[in-house]
Amino acid sequence: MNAPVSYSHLKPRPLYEEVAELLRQRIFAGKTGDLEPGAWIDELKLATEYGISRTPLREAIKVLAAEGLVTMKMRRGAYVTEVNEKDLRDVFHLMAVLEADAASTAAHTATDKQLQELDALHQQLEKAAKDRKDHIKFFTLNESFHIRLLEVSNNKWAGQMVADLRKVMKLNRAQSLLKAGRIEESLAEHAAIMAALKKRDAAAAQAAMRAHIESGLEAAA
Amino acid sequence: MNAPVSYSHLKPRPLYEEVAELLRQRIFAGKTGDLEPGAWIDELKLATEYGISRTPLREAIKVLAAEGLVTMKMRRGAYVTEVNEKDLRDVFHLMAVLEADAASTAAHTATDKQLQELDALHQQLEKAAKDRKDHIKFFTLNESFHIRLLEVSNNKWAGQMVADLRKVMKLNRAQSLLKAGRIEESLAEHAAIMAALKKRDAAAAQAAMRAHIESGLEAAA
DNA sequence: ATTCGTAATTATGAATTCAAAATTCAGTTT
DNA sequence: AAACTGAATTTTGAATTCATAATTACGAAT
Repeated sequence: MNAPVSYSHLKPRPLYEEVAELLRQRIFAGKTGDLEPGAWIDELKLATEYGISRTPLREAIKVLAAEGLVTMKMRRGAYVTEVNEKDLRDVFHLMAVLEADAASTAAHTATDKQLQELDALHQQLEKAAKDRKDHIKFFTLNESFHIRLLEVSNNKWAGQMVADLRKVMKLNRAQSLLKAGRIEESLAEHAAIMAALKKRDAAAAQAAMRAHIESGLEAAA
Repeated sequence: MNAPVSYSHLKPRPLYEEVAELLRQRIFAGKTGDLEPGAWIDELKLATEYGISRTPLREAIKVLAAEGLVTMKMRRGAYVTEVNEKDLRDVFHLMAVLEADAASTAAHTATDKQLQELDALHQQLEKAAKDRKDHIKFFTLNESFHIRLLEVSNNKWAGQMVADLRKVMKLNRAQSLLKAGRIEESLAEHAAIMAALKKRDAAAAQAAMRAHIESGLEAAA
């Protein structure tokens, strides 16, 4: 019989992914930390800071570049991407198109169990909204709802794309997504989406999701 | 006055991008060359072959991984992505959704000059179709038409996404896209798209593009 | 002969080293 | 004082080296 050994040292994922996640956090922190949009990424400084070599750090930077979070300039290093007004509109528009399509698909293909799951998430959202506090929790749950719907629509490529778009979106004005007044509005829109899904009305679900995300843009811009 | 010097030695882009492009070609070659779907990517062999070190080669592989062309397995290296039937359907569906939306947008926003450009491409396509030979040319022009329309719709994020999807699509059955009979059908569909664009009818352009890409799936599957 | 265990080999992940380009800084000239 | 030149420094891009995990090969035991 084997003694109970710890497997925690078995790094579950490569260092560069670990580092990529750390960098993402710092980038999303925005003007709070360093690494605000437009900032130059000092490879040596960061590698030293994390106690690693430049190699995995550069690999992490390339991952972020593929996601659109950083922009590489030939022979001048990497910079945190700056998104302007139009970029933001374009990203929102694409999210609206992709998520609306996902909602439409889900209305057709979701199992009753999956709809119940989504409904449970929606309930939690309403609860979190009632307990005024905890904006973070509302934001997290909201994201879960959208991600779960994408999963239910069962197109991994769409899921990946929306995830990347969401990251770019977070580069700027992430906080305005849950401005005071928006919470009630957002809840009502979610309710409309859920209602359409339960009625298995694909067109309605699609329209409701589109409206939901587009009103999110208005709040952000 | 300066003498006319050659700037060709000024490498316009980094080595890892150069290598990424070479690898893409080999992957798209499919069963013709090595690097067919599912194949393990031998870093050492390829680096030696190209006369470079593993470092830029690994960077190139990470770029391809972000595009979905290769899949990384922890501690077991990189493999050329295998796409199954469902993956292919999902990718086509997304291309349909994204390009249809682009067509809809273009119907609203394209300048007359841009519509003329698209029409010129379409004319070239018809010409290439008449001169039976030259399937490659037809394929290239067809791609140009779609890419140009995306550019006209003026959403760089959508352009990037569709470009990535197109790469994944090319992993398998790329050739079936221009099977004999499909060429005439495809031309007629393009004509419908152009007609809708010229009439500035967004809904019709959207529907025509969706139908076009979905019939492309039928041909491929 | 098959299976289990261990040694040798191979390949990956990461650190280090090296070369070349870009930037900064100092010094000189106008 | 401003602008130009060229050396020193910094920083990127790439090669090489090193450590460890995974695979294979080999041999012993059942």
